[in-house]
Amino acid sequence: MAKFYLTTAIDYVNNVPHLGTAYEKIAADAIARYKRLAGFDTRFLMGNDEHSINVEKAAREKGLDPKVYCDQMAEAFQAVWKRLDISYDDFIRTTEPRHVRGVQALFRAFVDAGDVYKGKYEGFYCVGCERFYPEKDLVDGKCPVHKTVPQWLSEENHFFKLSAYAPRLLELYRTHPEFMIPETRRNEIVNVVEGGLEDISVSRASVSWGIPFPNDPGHTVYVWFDALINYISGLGYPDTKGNYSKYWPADLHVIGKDITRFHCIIWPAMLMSAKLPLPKTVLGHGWVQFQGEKLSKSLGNIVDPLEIADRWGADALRYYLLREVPLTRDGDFTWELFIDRYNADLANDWGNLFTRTVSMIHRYRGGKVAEAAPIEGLELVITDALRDYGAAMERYEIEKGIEAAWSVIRRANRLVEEKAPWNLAKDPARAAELDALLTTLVIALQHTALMLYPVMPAKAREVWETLRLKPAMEQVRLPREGALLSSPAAAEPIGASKPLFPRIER
RNA sequence: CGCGGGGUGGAGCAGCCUGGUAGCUCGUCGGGCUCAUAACCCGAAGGUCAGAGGUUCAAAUCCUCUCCCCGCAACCA
Repeated sequence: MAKFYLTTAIDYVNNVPHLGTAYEKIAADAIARYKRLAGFDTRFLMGNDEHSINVEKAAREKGLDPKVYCDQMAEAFQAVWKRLDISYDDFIRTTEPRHVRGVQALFRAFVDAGDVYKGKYEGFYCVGCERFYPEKDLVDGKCPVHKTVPQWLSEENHFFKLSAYAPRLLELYRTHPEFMIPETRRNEIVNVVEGGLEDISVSRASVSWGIPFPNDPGHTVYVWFDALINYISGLGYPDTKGNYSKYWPADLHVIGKDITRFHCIIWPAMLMSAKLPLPKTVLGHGWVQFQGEKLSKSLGNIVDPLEIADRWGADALRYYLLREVPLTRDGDFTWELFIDRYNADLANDWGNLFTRTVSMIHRYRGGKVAEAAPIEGLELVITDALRDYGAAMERYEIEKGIEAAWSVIRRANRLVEEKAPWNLAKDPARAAELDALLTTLVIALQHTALMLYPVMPAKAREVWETLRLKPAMEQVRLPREGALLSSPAAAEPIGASKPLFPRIER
């Protein structure tokens, strides 16, 4: 069985997840669920990034030991992901022994490759920002943020020979255009690398909350080097048996567009140094704004995704984000648009198709779905939709996959008007026609539930179970091209009709 | 010349790579239906595709220039 390994970025734990963080996980989850439907042996890794001075600081501000603080945050994060139905298979924390072991093993590989050397790291350091500034970024010799004179710091550090990998990286981008999507971000990275790479400092003497640097206990591993390695330590690296051999290299890293440089330059260079296979694709997604403004702490508009999920359901939030915000672009969340989409698409289209169908089967047929072939070319509509859906999802164009499912929903709703079952029901001679129509509607619902399961797992399951479809939702696989799922006819009566998405009155 | 994204009927978008009668959703207006969550279905109005020039038999689509909006350099996916 073909495998598919995907990851999201691991999250810094200085704040609880907000809408943007949730967007990334929801998108990755939809892809993971789609891959499972498509029959891949799928592994989906997420996690938390727990080192760095910022985390230590956040912990101290709360008067907590960093480890205790990270434990609490790990619980908080996972509670949010569970609530949003994120189906990760594993959750890695960078303070776990398995990760520390992986990081140290990989560093030994860098050393063996001759890519690590000791050098001097010096520059203007702003105490307020806790970071170095290049001279050109200073304003009148002062920190642009704190307007204070930075101190000249000089620190003995370990460096990684990133510069040596520029030619091989460019070769990678050239021969594997799919390594970085979307294309615009790929071009950006190519420009950066063509402009030349500098070696980077990979240890810190001043940071204690981190992974001890191999053979130099006075230093800790620079947090980015630490973080990236989660993608393989989460598979058990350096153990090359088990999950690592089964799933590495990753098929997809889903990350935010701000960290593409780490994933498309540094990460492959690290793997090249250690002579490990490279990930297939890095997808740098855009931002979700809220009411037209960037989510930011300073603007105070950090949106808690749970607020939306608690009011209208995780599936509605998932649908909105995946439908409205293509992975390749920035998008916006507004309450107005959310309510519009919810009512128009979920309540009126899909939800209504569901309730009217279930209700008619009860009213006209005592709840029994008859054995019948789909009518009026609906079979063709569905197989076309499945084909478009698969093609879109393979390209991670989830909004287009959703669109494909809607082509079936719209056609089915129209079919009800055309066939006027309320008239067929009055004429016993046309009983077969009515059966054919009702079964066709169930077939349409069956396939839309299938296609929408990655986007709205809970609601898809509700449709599935109400219609008494077999096998269980989680066991279903996409039918091969041109084929439909098995007949929805069942001996037992279907469940009661109840609104799938109650309308939001405004 | 810092980098990048974008400007398409009232709103939000697709189409642009691989030129050939401008498409979708919402909204508005008119009609139909009654199974359904006042939901569904049909029809209509509404666009000089930011502007100018160029290439071409033909440009929203390719090229050049101009204008405007928005991100990134400051926590943040």
